[in-house]
Amino acid sequence: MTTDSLTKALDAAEAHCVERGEKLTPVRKRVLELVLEADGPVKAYDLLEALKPGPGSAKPPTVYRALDFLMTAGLVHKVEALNAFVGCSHTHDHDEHGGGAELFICSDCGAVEERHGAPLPMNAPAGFTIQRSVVEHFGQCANCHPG
Amino acid sequence: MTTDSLTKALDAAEAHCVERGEKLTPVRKRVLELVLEADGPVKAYDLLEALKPGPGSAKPPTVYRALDFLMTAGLVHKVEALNAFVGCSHTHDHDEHGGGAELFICSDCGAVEERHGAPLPMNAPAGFTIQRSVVEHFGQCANCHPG
DNA sequence: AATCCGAATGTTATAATATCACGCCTCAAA
DNA sequence: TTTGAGGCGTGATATTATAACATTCGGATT
Ligand SMILES: [Zn+2]
Ligand SMILES: [Zn+2]
Ligand SMILES: [Zn+2]
Ligand SMILES: [Zn+2]
Repeated sequence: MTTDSLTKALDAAEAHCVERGEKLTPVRKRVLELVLEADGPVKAYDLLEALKPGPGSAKPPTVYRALDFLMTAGLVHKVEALNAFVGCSHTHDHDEHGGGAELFICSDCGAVEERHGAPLPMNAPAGFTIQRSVVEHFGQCANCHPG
Repeated sequence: MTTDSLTKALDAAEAHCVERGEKLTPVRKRVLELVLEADGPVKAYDLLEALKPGPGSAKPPTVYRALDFLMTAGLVHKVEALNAFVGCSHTHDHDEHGGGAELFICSDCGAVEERHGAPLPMNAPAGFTIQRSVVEHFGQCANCHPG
């Protein structure tokens, strides 16, 4: 991600929060910036390290609170199978398509693609009502194919 | 799960391992039994507790080793979003359908249904090769609907 | 201005999840 | 008998996440 598009993404995120009546505070903005800067899914404790060049602040609750806020705001997603976090790459409402994002994660280079609208399976058990779906695919992206 | 069907499941699991040239040792069998007995997804440290009525054995590696074995053998699946484990409810090869199981987990009663047959996304990024998929749906099963 | 309130953050501690490293035992092949 | 691999016991440690309480800060109310 270029410096320029990063700035734009942060501005857009700030606007998104304001629309929702919430605040993208400095800590939250910094955490989002770190997530967006990262090449791939990023770990909470790596964020924690990155947050404390100064001696003081930055204990685990700081980063987990920021991540919770960003996830609720739809700006960041958790990769459950990795215990790691990725920046959201799009702007529309996540609930529009009946649930969660679908993530494609390259195990070689860490690239993450987010898709939506997953034609969610017609083979659900009878009468099962889906509230939340976790869909994560791991493999190789087009750039990382051996062949 | 009835005592009877539990016994049958354990016998089948043992046969499955033997076919693969592996051994369902007492520890592994006991862990599988505990997972199968549970009402829903079960945590590693709950298994650990259940394993040590006697003072001695049962440290974390014991249960994690058994779980790794059982997962590799396809007898148990991990629910990534819960850091918990469920018994596999079927016998055929998990790779037949192009990858992982699809889990439907009732947030109210813990019931887990496992389905297969690759809901596989037609909207994968171009050139992306999927090696492993994690698909977990959370919601209410037919028995737990308020309405 | 003074007060109050609630959200956000700081801070300490601890819980919950998972792995490493080493050594011993057993069983079977050579 | 020697040897080697797999399985397991054990102690320590790494990693991930939350609980609980104090403090700060900005805006609303008086
Ligand atoms: Zn998203
Ligand atoms: Zn790649
Ligand atoms: Zn299965
Ligand atoms: Zn239910």
